[in-house]
Amino acid sequence: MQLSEPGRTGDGVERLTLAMRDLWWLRRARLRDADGPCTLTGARILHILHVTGAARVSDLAAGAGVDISVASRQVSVLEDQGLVEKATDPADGRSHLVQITATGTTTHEGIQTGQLRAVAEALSTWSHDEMLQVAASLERLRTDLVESGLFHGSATSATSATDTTKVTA
Amino acid sequence: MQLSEPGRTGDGVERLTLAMRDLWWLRRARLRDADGPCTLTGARILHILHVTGAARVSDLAAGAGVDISVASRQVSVLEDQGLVEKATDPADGRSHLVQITATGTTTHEGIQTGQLRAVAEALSTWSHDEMLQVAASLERLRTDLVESGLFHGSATSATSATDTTKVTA
DNA sequence: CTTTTGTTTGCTTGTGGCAAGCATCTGCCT
DNA sequence: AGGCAGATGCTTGCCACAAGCAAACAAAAG
Repeated sequence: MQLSEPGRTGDGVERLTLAMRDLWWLRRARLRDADGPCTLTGARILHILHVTGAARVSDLAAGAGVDISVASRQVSVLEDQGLVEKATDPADGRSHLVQITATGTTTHEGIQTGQLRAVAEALSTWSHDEMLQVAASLERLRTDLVESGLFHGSATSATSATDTTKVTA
Repeated sequence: MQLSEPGRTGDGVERLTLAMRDLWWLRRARLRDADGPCTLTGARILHILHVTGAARVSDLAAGAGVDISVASRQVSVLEDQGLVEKATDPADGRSHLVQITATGTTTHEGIQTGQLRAVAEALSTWSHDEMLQVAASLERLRTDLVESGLFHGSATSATSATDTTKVTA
Protein backbone atom coordinates (compact mmCIF):
# COMPACT_ATOMS: atom_id res chain seq x y z
CA MET A 1 0.00 0.00 0.00
CA GLN A 2 2.39 2.62 -1.18
CA LEU A 3 0.69 5.44 -2.94
CA SER A 4 2.99 8.37 -2.69
CA GLU A 5 4.53 10.00 -5.66
CA PRO A 6 8.12 10.50 -4.61
CA GLY A 7 9.10 12.79 -7.44
CA ARG A 8 6.29 15.18 -6.89
CA THR A 9 7.20 18.58 -5.56
CA GLY A 10 3.96 19.83 -4.22
CA ASP A 11 3.29 22.12 -1.35
CA GLY A 12 6.06 21.78 1.20
CA VAL A 13 3.85 21.84 4.24
CA GLU A 14 1.62 19.22 2.78
CA ARG A 15 4.34 16.80 1.84
CA LEU A 16 6.11 17.27 5.13
CA THR A 17 2.97 16.79 7.17
CA LEU A 18 2.04 13.66 5.31
CA ALA A 19 5.49 12.21 5.59
CA MET A 20 5.50 12.89 9.30
CA ARG A 21 2.14 11.29 9.78
CA ASP A 22 3.17 8.18 7.94
CA LEU A 23 6.29 7.88 10.01
CA TRP A 24 4.29 8.36 13.18
CA TRP A 25 1.85 5.77 12.08
CA LEU A 26 4.67 3.35 11.55
CA ARG A 27 5.52 3.63 15.19
CA ARG A 28 1.95 2.95 16.11
CA ALA A 29 1.90 -0.12 13.97
CA ARG A 30 4.91 -1.34 15.82
CA LEU A 31 3.64 -0.72 19.30
CA ARG A 32 2.72 -4.24 20.16
CA ASP A 33 6.02 -5.87 19.64
CA ALA A 34 9.20 -4.30 20.36
CA ASP A 35 9.18 -2.39 23.54
CA GLY A 36 10.55 -4.94 25.87
CA PRO A 37 9.08 -5.82 29.21
CA CYS A 38 7.73 -2.33 29.75
CA THR A 39 4.83 -0.31 28.60
CA LEU A 40 5.70 2.36 26.10
CA THR A 41 5.19 4.92 28.80
CA GLY A 42 7.18 2.82 31.23
CA ALA A 43 10.05 2.62 28.82
CA ARG A 44 9.88 6.35 28.32
CA ILE A 45 10.05 6.92 32.06
CA LEU A 46 13.01 4.62 32.26
CA HIS A 47 14.63 6.67 29.56
CA ILE A 48 14.02 9.95 31.26
CA LEU A 49 15.43 8.58 34.48
CA HIS A 50 18.43 7.22 32.70
CA VAL A 51 19.14 10.58 31.17
CA THR A 52 18.27 12.92 33.99
CA GLY A 53 19.13 10.85 37.03
CA ALA A 54 16.58 11.17 39.81
CA ALA A 55 13.26 12.82 39.08
CA ARG A 56 9.95 13.42 40.78
CA VAL A 57 6.78 11.72 39.66
CA SER A 58 5.31 14.94 38.39
CA ASP A 59 8.41 15.58 36.33
CA LEU A 60 8.15 12.15 34.79
CA ALA A 61 4.52 12.79 33.98
CA ALA A 62 5.38 16.07 32.30
CA GLY A 63 8.28 14.49 30.50
CA ALA A 64 6.20 11.64 29.17
CA GLY A 65 3.23 13.84 28.42
CA VAL A 66 0.78 11.81 30.47
CA ASP A 67 -1.39 12.43 33.49
CA ILE A 68 0.33 12.38 36.85
CA SER A 69 -1.76 9.43 37.91
CA VAL A 70 -0.50 7.45 34.95
CA ALA A 71 3.08 8.26 35.81
CA SER A 72 2.46 7.32 39.42
CA ARG A 73 1.12 3.92 38.49
CA GLN A 74 3.84 3.28 35.96
CA VAL A 75 6.46 4.08 38.55
CA SER A 76 4.81 1.61 40.90
CA VAL A 77 4.96 -1.10 38.28
CA LEU A 78 8.59 -0.34 37.49
CA GLU A 79 9.33 -0.40 41.18
CA ASP A 80 7.70 -3.80 41.56
CA GLN A 81 9.87 -5.02 38.72
CA GLY A 82 12.91 -3.66 40.48
CA LEU A 83 13.73 -1.29 37.68
CA VAL A 84 13.45 1.90 39.70
CA GLU A 85 13.64 2.92 43.32
CA LYS A 86 11.46 5.44 45.04
CA ALA A 87 12.56 7.47 48.04
CA THR A 88 11.06 10.42 49.81
CA ASP A 89 12.64 13.67 48.79
CA PRO A 90 14.73 14.82 51.77
CA ALA A 91 13.95 18.39 50.85
CA ASP A 92 10.21 17.89 50.54
CA GLY A 93 8.37 15.14 52.31
CA ARG A 94 5.58 15.20 49.77
CA SER A 95 7.61 14.35 46.72
CA HIS A 96 9.18 11.08 45.90
CA LEU A 97 12.48 10.97 44.10
CA VAL A 98 12.55 8.16 41.59
CA GLN A 99 15.84 6.68 40.52
CA ILE A 100 16.77 3.99 38.05
CA THR A 101 18.38 0.87 39.47
CA ALA A 102 21.17 -1.22 38.02
CA THR A 103 18.59 -3.70 36.78
CA GLY A 104 16.62 -0.86 35.30
CA THR A 105 19.65 0.39 33.48
CA THR A 106 20.30 -3.05 32.09
CA THR A 107 16.72 -3.36 30.92
CA HIS A 108 16.89 0.05 29.41
CA GLU A 109 20.04 -0.78 27.53
CA GLY A 110 18.47 -3.98 26.30
CA ILE A 111 15.54 -2.15 24.80
CA GLN A 112 17.86 0.42 23.40
CA THR A 113 20.28 -1.91 21.70
CA GLY A 114 17.42 -3.92 20.30
CA GLN A 115 16.00 -0.84 18.67
CA LEU A 116 19.36 0.29 17.39
CA ARG A 117 20.08 -3.09 15.88
CA ALA A 118 16.70 -3.15 14.17
CA VAL A 119 17.14 0.30 12.70
CA ALA A 120 20.70 -0.45 11.67
CA GLU A 121 19.52 -3.51 9.83
CA ALA A 122 16.65 -1.69 8.18
CA LEU A 123 18.90 1.10 7.00
CA SER A 124 21.90 -1.00 6.15
CA THR A 125 22.22 0.67 2.77
CA TRP A 126 22.51 4.12 4.28
CA SER A 127 25.83 5.82 4.72
CA HIS A 128 26.87 7.21 8.03
CA ASP A 129 26.65 10.76 6.78
CA GLU A 130 23.19 10.26 5.41
CA MET A 131 22.04 9.05 8.77
CA LEU A 132 23.53 12.03 10.51
CA GLN A 133 21.93 14.40 8.06
CA VAL A 134 18.49 12.93 8.43
CA ALA A 135 18.94 12.75 12.19
CA ALA A 136 19.72 16.44 12.23
CA SER A 137 16.61 17.13 10.21
CA LEU A 138 14.48 15.14 12.58
CA GLU A 139 15.99 16.88 15.57
CA ARG A 140 15.28 20.26 14.10
CA LEU A 141 11.78 19.21 13.19
CA ARG A 142 11.09 18.08 16.69
CA THR A 143 12.56 21.19 18.22
CA ASP A 144 10.46 23.50 16.12
CA LEU A 145 7.29 21.52 16.68
CA VAL A 146 7.82 21.55 20.41
CA GLU A 147 8.68 25.21 20.52
CA SER A 148 5.58 26.09 18.58
CA GLY A 149 3.58 24.95 21.56
CA LEU A 150 1.55 22.50 19.53
CA PHE A 151 2.90 19.73 21.66
CA HIS A 152 2.90 19.92 25.38
CA GLY A 153 5.25 17.01 25.52
CA SER A 154 8.82 16.39 26.36
CA ALA A 155 11.68 15.81 24.05
CA THR A 156 14.28 13.86 25.80
CA SER A 157 16.88 12.65 23.45
CA ALA A 158 20.39 12.29 24.62
CA THR A 159 23.40 10.12 24.43
CA SER A 160 25.06 9.30 27.67
CA ALA A 161 28.47 10.59 28.43
CA THR A 162 29.91 7.13 28.37
CA ASP A 163 30.89 5.59 25.09
CA THR A 164 28.48 2.73 25.44
CA THR A 165 25.29 3.03 23.59
CA LYS A 166 22.65 4.20 25.94
CA VAL A 167 19.64 6.00 25.11
CA THR A 168 16.19 4.99 25.57
CA ALA A 169 12.82 3.68 25.11
CA MET B 1 13.48 18.84 29.15
CA GLN B 2 15.85 19.08 26.25
CA LEU B 3 18.94 17.06 26.73
CA SER B 4 20.31 16.37 23.33
CA GLU B 5 23.61 17.66 22.19
CA PRO B 6 22.89 18.99 18.74
CA GLY B 7 26.45 19.47 17.65
CA ARG B 8 27.52 16.01 18.55
CA THR B 9 28.30 13.67 15.72
CA GLY B 10 28.11 10.29 17.29
CA ASP B 11 27.07 7.03 15.80
CA GLY B 12 24.68 7.65 12.95
CA VAL B 13 22.34 4.82 13.78
CA GLU B 14 22.12 5.93 17.34
CA ARG B 15 21.36 9.55 16.63
CA LEU B 16 18.87 8.67 13.96
CA THR B 17 17.08 6.14 16.13
CA LEU B 18 16.83 8.56 18.99
CA ALA B 19 15.60 11.35 16.81
CA MET B 20 12.97 9.08 15.35
CA ARG B 21 11.83 7.96 18.73
CA ASP B 22 11.47 11.48 19.98
CA LEU B 23 9.45 12.44 16.97
CA TRP B 24 7.25 9.41 17.42
CA TRP B 25 6.76 10.26 21.02
CA LEU B 26 5.64 13.71 20.06
CA ARG B 27 2.83 12.20 18.12
CA ARG B 28 1.86 10.10 21.09
CA ALA B 29 1.81 13.13 23.33
CA ARG B 30 -0.57 14.71 20.90
CA LEU B 31 -2.99 11.87 20.54
CA ARG B 32 -5.70 13.18 22.79
CA ASP B 33 -6.38 16.41 21.05
CA ALA B 34 -6.22 16.88 17.45
CA ASP B 35 -7.74 14.10 15.51
CA GLY B 36 -11.18 15.38 14.92
CA PRO B 37 -14.35 13.46 15.52
CA CYS B 38 -12.69 10.14 14.77
CA THR B 39 -10.47 7.73 16.54
CA LEU B 40 -6.92 7.79 15.34
CA THR B 41 -7.55 4.48 13.67
CA GLY B 42 -10.85 5.73 12.32
CA ALA B 43 -9.14 8.72 10.79
CA ARG B 44 -6.53 6.45 9.28
CA ILE B 45 -9.19 4.28 7.75
CA LEU B 46 -10.84 7.35 6.34
CA HIS B 47 -7.53 8.34 4.87
CA ILE B 48 -6.92 4.97 3.27
CA LEU B 49 -10.38 5.02 1.77
CA HIS B 50 -9.88 8.52 0.49
CA VAL B 51 -6.69 7.53 -1.22
CA THR B 52 -7.53 4.09 -2.51
CA GLY B 53 -11.23 4.37 -3.17
CA ALA B 54 -13.13 1.29 -2.07
CA ALA B 55 -11.40 -1.26 0.10
CA ARG B 56 -12.22 -4.40 1.97
CA VAL B 57 -12.24 -4.55 5.74
CA SER B 58 -9.21 -6.77 5.83
CA ASP B 59 -7.31 -4.36 3.63
CA LEU B 60 -8.16 -1.52 5.97
CA ALA B 61 -6.96 -3.58 8.91
CA ALA B 62 -3.71 -4.34 7.19
CA GLY B 63 -3.34 -0.75 6.12
CA ALA B 64 -3.91 0.57 9.59
CA GLY B 65 -1.87 -2.15 11.22
CA VAL B 66 -4.62 -3.29 13.56
CA ASP B 67 -6.56 -6.46 14.08
CA ILE B 68 -9.33 -7.20 11.63
CA SER B 69 -11.85 -7.07 14.44
CA VAL B 70 -10.76 -3.56 15.27
CA ALA B 71 -11.09 -2.46 11.68
CA SER B 72 -14.51 -4.07 11.50
CA ARG B 73 -15.71 -2.17 14.54
CA GLN B 74 -14.22 1.10 13.38
CA VAL B 75 -15.93 0.74 10.04
CA SER B 76 -19.22 0.17 11.84
CA VAL B 77 -18.73 3.35 13.81
CA LEU B 78 -17.80 5.32 10.72
CA GLU B 79 -20.84 3.90 8.98
CA ASP B 80 -23.10 4.98 11.84
CA GLN B 81 -21.65 8.45 11.52
CA GLY B 82 -22.37 8.40 7.83
CA LEU B 83 -18.75 8.78 6.89
CA VAL B 84 -18.46 5.53 4.97
CA GLU B 85 -20.74 3.10 3.20
CA LYS B 86 -20.52 -0.65 3.24
CA ALA B 87 -21.71 -2.91 0.46
CA THR B 88 -21.28 -6.55 -0.28
CA ASP B 89 -18.58 -7.19 -2.80
CA PRO B 90 -20.33 -8.32 -5.99
CA ALA B 91 -17.40 -10.54 -6.79
CA ASP B 92 -17.25 -12.19 -3.38
CA GLY B 93 -20.22 -12.44 -1.11
CA ARG B 94 -18.03 -12.75 1.94
CA SER B 95 -16.27 -9.44 1.70
CA HIS B 96 -17.67 -6.02 2.19
CA LEU B 97 -16.47 -3.16 0.10
CA VAL B 98 -16.17 0.01 2.13
CA GLN B 99 -16.36 3.39 0.48
CA ILE B 100 -16.02 6.91 1.76
CA THR B 101 -19.09 9.13 1.50
CA ALA B 102 -19.29 12.80 0.67
CA THR B 103 -19.66 13.58 4.35
CA GLY B 104 -16.67 11.40 5.08
CA THR B 105 -14.63 13.24 2.53
CA THR B 106 -15.58 16.54 4.10
CA THR B 107 -14.65 15.31 7.55
CA HIS B 108 -11.42 13.97 6.23
CA GLU B 109 -10.53 17.26 4.64
CA GLY B 110 -11.34 19.07 7.84
CA ILE B 111 -8.92 16.95 9.81
CA GLN B 112 -6.37 17.32 7.09
CA THR B 113 -6.47 21.07 6.77
CA GLY B 114 -6.35 21.43 10.52
CA GLN B 115 -3.19 19.44 10.67
CA LEU B 116 -1.63 21.27 7.77
CA ARG B 117 -2.39 24.62 9.31
CA ALA B 118 -0.90 23.56 12.61
CA VAL B 119 2.30 22.32 11.03
CA ALA B 120 2.54 25.36 8.80
CA GLU B 121 2.31 27.57 11.84
CA ALA B 122 4.83 25.56 13.79
CA LEU B 123 7.33 25.63 10.95
CA SER B 124 6.68 29.15 9.81
CA THR B 125 10.37 29.92 9.75
CA TRP B 126 11.15 27.11 7.35
CA SER B 127 11.62 27.71 3.70
CA HIS B 128 9.71 25.78 1.13
CA ASP B 129 12.81 23.97 -0.04
CA GLU B 130 13.78 22.98 3.45
CA MET B 131 10.40 21.41 3.95
CA LEU B 132 10.66 19.50 0.73
CA GLN B 133 14.11 18.25 1.62
CA VAL B 134 13.10 17.02 5.04
CA ALA B 135 9.93 15.54 3.61
CA ALA B 136 12.00 13.60 1.12
CA SER B 137 14.19 12.35 3.94
CA LEU B 138 11.20 11.21 5.92
CA GLU B 139 9.70 9.49 2.92
CA ARG B 140 12.88 7.62 2.26
CA LEU B 141 13.17 6.71 5.91
CA ARG B 142 9.69 5.32 5.97
CA THR B 143 10.17 3.42 2.76
CA ASP B 144 13.32 1.73 3.97
CA LEU B 145 11.86 0.90 7.35
CA VAL B 146 8.80 -0.64 5.77
CA GLU B 147 10.78 -2.58 3.21
CA SER B 148 13.00 -3.99 5.90
CA GLY B 149 10.01 -5.87 7.19
CA LEU B 150 10.36 -4.48 10.67
CA PHE B 151 6.97 -2.95 10.34
CA HIS B 152 4.06 -4.96 9.19
CA GLY B 153 2.11 -1.79 8.68
CA SER B 154 0.94 0.30 5.85
CA ALA B 155 2.42 3.39 4.46
CA THR B 156 -0.27 5.30 2.79
CA SER B 157 0.89 8.70 1.90
CA ALA B 158 -0.43 10.33 -1.15
CA THR B 159 -1.71 13.54 -2.50
CA SER B 160 -4.88 13.37 -4.45
CA ALA B 161 -4.88 14.06 -8.10
CA THR B 162 -6.90 17.19 -7.60
CA ASP B 163 -5.16 20.36 -6.64
CA THR B 164 -6.98 20.64 -3.37
CA THR B 165 -5.12 19.56 -0.32
CA LYS B 166 -6.25 16.13 0.61
CA VAL B 167 -4.41 13.59 2.43
CA THR B 168 -5.17 12.14 5.68
CA ALA B 169 -5.33 11.13 9.15
C1' DC C 1 -5.47 26.77 60.93
C1' DT C 2 -6.21 27.30 56.18
C1' DT C 3 -4.39 26.82 51.71
C1' DT C 4 -1.46 25.00 48.42
C1' DT C 5 1.27 21.39 46.46
C1' DG C 6 2.73 16.39 45.41
C1' DT C 7 1.15 11.90 45.20
C1' DT C 8 -1.87 7.99 45.40
C1' DT C 9 -6.08 5.47 44.51
C1' DG C 10 -11.04 4.42 42.90
C1' DC C 11 -13.79 4.70 39.06
C1' DT C 12 -14.86 5.08 34.20
C1' DT C 13 -13.94 5.03 29.38
C1' DG C 14 -12.18 3.34 25.24
C1' DT C 15 -9.00 0.98 22.12
C1' DG C 16 -7.26 -3.24 20.88
C1' DG C 17 -6.47 -8.40 20.74
C1' DC C 18 -8.01 -13.26 20.79
C1' DA C 19 -11.16 -16.68 19.87
C1' DA C 20 -15.56 -18.45 18.66
C1' DG C 21 -19.26 -18.18 15.38
C1' DC C 22 -21.35 -17.51 10.89
C1' DA C 23 -21.53 -16.95 5.93
C1' DT C 24 -19.48 -17.70 1.57
C1' DC C 25 -16.27 -19.41 -1.72
C1' DT C 26 -13.03 -23.15 -3.59
C1' DG C 27 -11.32 -27.54 -4.60
C1' DC C 28 -11.59 -32.28 -4.56
C1' DC C 29 -13.91 -36.63 -4.86
C1' DT C 30 -17.44 -39.45 -6.32
C1' DA D 1 -22.84 -32.34 -12.17
C1' DG D 2 -23.51 -32.88 -7.15
C1' DG D 3 -21.83 -32.53 -2.71
C1' DC D 4 -18.88 -32.35 1.07
C1' DA D 5 -14.51 -30.55 3.44
C1' DG D 6 -11.55 -26.90 4.06
C1' DA D 7 -10.26 -22.14 3.46
C1' DT D 8 -11.43 -17.35 3.65
C1' DG D 9 -13.80 -12.90 5.15
C1' DC D 10 -16.21 -10.72 8.49
C1' DT D 11 -18.65 -10.09 12.94
C1' DT D 12 -19.26 -10.35 17.83
C1' DG D 13 -18.40 -11.69 22.77
C1' DC D 14 -15.09 -11.40 26.09
C1' DC D 15 -11.19 -9.59 28.31
C1' DA D 16 -6.86 -6.90 29.16
C1' DC D 17 -4.95 -2.67 29.95
C1' DA D 18 -3.60 2.13 29.43
C1' DA D 19 -5.19 6.60 30.36
C1' DG D 20 -7.97 10.43 32.37
C1' DC D 21 -10.79 12.57 36.05
C1' DA D 22 -11.84 13.29 40.59
C1' DA D 23 -11.58 12.40 45.42
C1' DA D 24 -8.64 11.30 49.23
C1' DC D 25 -4.54 11.96 51.67
C1' DA D 26 -0.01 13.78 53.35
C1' DA D 27 3.10 17.39 53.92
C1' DA D 28 4.63 22.06 53.40
C1' DA D 29 3.69 27.23 53.47
C1' DG D 30 1.51 31.26 54.84
